[in-house]
Amino acid sequence: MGKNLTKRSEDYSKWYNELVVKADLAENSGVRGCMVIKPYGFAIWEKMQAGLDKMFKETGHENAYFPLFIPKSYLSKEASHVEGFAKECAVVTHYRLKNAEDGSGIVVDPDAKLEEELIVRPTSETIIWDTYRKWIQSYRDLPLLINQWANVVRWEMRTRLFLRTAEFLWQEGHTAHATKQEAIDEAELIMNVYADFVEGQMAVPVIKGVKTASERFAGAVETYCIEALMQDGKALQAGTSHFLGQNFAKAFDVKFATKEGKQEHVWATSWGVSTRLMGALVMTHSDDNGLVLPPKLAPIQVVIVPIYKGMEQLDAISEKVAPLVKALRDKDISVKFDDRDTHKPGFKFNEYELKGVPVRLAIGQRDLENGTFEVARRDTLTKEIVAEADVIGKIVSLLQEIQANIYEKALKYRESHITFVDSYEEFKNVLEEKGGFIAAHWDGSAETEERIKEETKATIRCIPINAETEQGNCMVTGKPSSKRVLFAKAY
RNA sequence: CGGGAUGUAGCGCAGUCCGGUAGCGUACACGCCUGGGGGGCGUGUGGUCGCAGGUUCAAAUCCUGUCAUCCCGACCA
Repeated sequence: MGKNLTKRSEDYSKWYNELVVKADLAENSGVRGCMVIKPYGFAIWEKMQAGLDKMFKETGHENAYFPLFIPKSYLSKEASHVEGFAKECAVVTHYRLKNAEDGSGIVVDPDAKLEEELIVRPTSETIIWDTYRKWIQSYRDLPLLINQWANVVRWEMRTRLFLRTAEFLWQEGHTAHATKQEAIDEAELIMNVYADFVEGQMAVPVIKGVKTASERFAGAVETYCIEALMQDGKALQAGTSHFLGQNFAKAFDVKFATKEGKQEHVWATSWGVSTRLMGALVMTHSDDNGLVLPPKLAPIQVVIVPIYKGMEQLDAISEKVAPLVKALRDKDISVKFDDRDTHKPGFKFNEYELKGVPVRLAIGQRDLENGTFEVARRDTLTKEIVAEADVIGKIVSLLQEIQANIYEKALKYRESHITFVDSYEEFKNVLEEKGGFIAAHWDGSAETEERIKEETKATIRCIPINAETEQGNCMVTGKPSSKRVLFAKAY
């Protein structure tokens, strides 16, 4: 089992890369830093999209689509925004190719230089706010609650499948509000939507918090985030929701008339989650045998593997399985009956384990005679024999159990990897020997934060929303602090 | 952009030092046997050895250049 997969304990990073490729989620492409998302991986992403999209709509948001290209001048309108993204932008400078005169192939036509270069969006605030200026005149036009599903490009130096790719898929919400409080409420609402989705559907526990000034989104006044912990003790930022203040409204001159007839700049938020969530999903639950998927997001929830000699036996099994498949589908459970004669049962067992299918049924001659199925669950790798009459009930309850169990398991791991420390020495020890989140006092200064990052590579992942007030002293400088913040090494 | 390495069959690699016309595993195709945890045997398909020059009777191998990728740094909502 899992013979061909590197073990997590040997090389976690290698395990992850191999798993993503071998489970058919994605692979590297001919384009540096860009991945191909394969059908199985994309099916999971589609389920995530569907779940999130529903939640966005339930909270009053609508989808729209804005251009891939952003005129260079737009990007520079919000000073800190451009500073944050300038170093990783792909730029379109020409619009035409031609045959090289020396016959060496196709070259960029120097005569087709763009007057103003176009940036391939690293995020869409600027193009969207340029548009919002035209859409918003009155308080009656607010709030404006828009989301888009899109791809963006950030020219990252070092990429990894799903976790950091040069091009990635995401959704980005961009909202405009009449008051500061309304915008803050929106940013917090979305943080909670994200947390509900990630915990409820992905079964990945997260910590809600706000970012420190230095970790904030370029152009934001406040960045809310959800942070997850991976099995190797490193943190992964799973989603962010930004309160943008009036920064973009001012940069793009988006004003509205209040009830009183005064002109005011609107208040903004933006928020996003990306295909990076796929990485979080893989790294949170999977094991040395392959993927472990939460039933709510598994493209195949139940697989049925026939065990037979000769076509007569397969026919008998197929006949037995057909009504079961239909009954499960009627309950909206996705089932695959794998009657391929080209692979043996043992091969299929391993394959579906690798791909993280939550529940596997096997049925052979023995079961036909006894009126049973062998039911195996992916999370615990245990099997049991279940009577035909009970099998549907068993599957339904197993799917719920697995969803709950993998969440509990991940939560337990995370809870046991939040360590409270009060000295810098202890901090370094825990960071090196145990990993995970470290809750410590910090004096609130960017200098101290920077120093810790340089010396230990750990960053402040967030100031937890629910952190209790507790008088203490910064572990580095000894200055007073009123609550603990969470440090970790991060992806 | 600095330091290191690698480009040979779809994938993973050997062969390079010491030049002689390309091999192993796997995958793929076909046949038979097999079938309750990645099966066995046999036959077969598939490669301008990253690219461009050069040396040589002869280059995967030696020389020069070039491109790409990976790793370590720097960088990174």
